[in-house]
Amino acid sequence: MSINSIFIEKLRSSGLRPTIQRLKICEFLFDRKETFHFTIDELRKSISKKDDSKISLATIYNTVNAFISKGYLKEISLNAEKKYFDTNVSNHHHFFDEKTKELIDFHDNDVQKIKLKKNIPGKKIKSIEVLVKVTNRE
Amino acid sequence: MSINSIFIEKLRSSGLRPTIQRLKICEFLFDRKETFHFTIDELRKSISKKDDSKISLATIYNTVNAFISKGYLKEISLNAEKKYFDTNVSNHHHFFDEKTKELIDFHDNDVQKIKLKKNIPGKKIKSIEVLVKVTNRE
DNA sequence: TTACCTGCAAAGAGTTTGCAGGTAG
DNA sequence: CTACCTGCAAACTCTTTGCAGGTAA
Repeated sequence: MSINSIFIEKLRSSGLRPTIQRLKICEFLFDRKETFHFTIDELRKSISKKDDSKISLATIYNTVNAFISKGYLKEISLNAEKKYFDTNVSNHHHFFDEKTKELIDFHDNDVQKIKLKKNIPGKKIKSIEVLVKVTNRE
Repeated sequence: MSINSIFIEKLRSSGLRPTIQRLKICEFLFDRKETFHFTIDELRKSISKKDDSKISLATIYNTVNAFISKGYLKEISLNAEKKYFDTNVSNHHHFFDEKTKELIDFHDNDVQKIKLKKNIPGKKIKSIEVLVKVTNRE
């Protein structure tokens, strides 16, 4: 089974038609070993660099939003400058270099279990995520 | 010493002229017991509600940005929808209800010391913050 | 054939900025 | 008097949306 037919199946199974644009975006995002962090603009540039056919910005936005609502991507809680997305949709943590905008995953078990001593009555916890801001050593 | 002359001093000492607008914003933000979270729009609405003289939106943005660069306010790492600010500039953590947009502080010692088992060569840690997303119990 | 999708351009939301008139020191 | 500040409007950036033509099933 080719990588493409896996994506076709993935899209179909969630009610999304496997168009050329969506398949190209799937390949770009999901056909890799490491998880991938990106902004819309980085994604757009990278795709148009890879093969010079280009996908319109609106379609990229629409597709990323569709993938988020299907649970294939998630947005990272970072800052209000622009949206960052992550192909790793599990609960995990990030290092972020505010200067270089570099973003690095680290997994749930790279942090000692987080124990909250405070609770909020009437609220249920959905996720706990740690953001470690870093700079280059001098 | 009145609360106002404290703010006048605070502004002067950091090279900002104590204008009427800035003093009003100071009073609104810093003359309170609890730390305060806000968006620009909330701040604008609240101020114009309190006394019906209004401060222009540009001045509110400029003042908040000035206060951030002076270290009197900080931006909270949350999401890319809009900027959230915090009068508590120390390292601390937040609960965030994505539905109600409610934001609640919790302090460094409300969480068991966070121990990272992973490190990044060449990078120095500037801050470690935890974001706990919550929902209302059904 | 029909429902869905793409891509353009326009619209929206939030934020920043240029500039003329106003104010603190 | 001079440097700085305010407030307006315009500009900017990022994101969403309406719609006409195109495509998958």
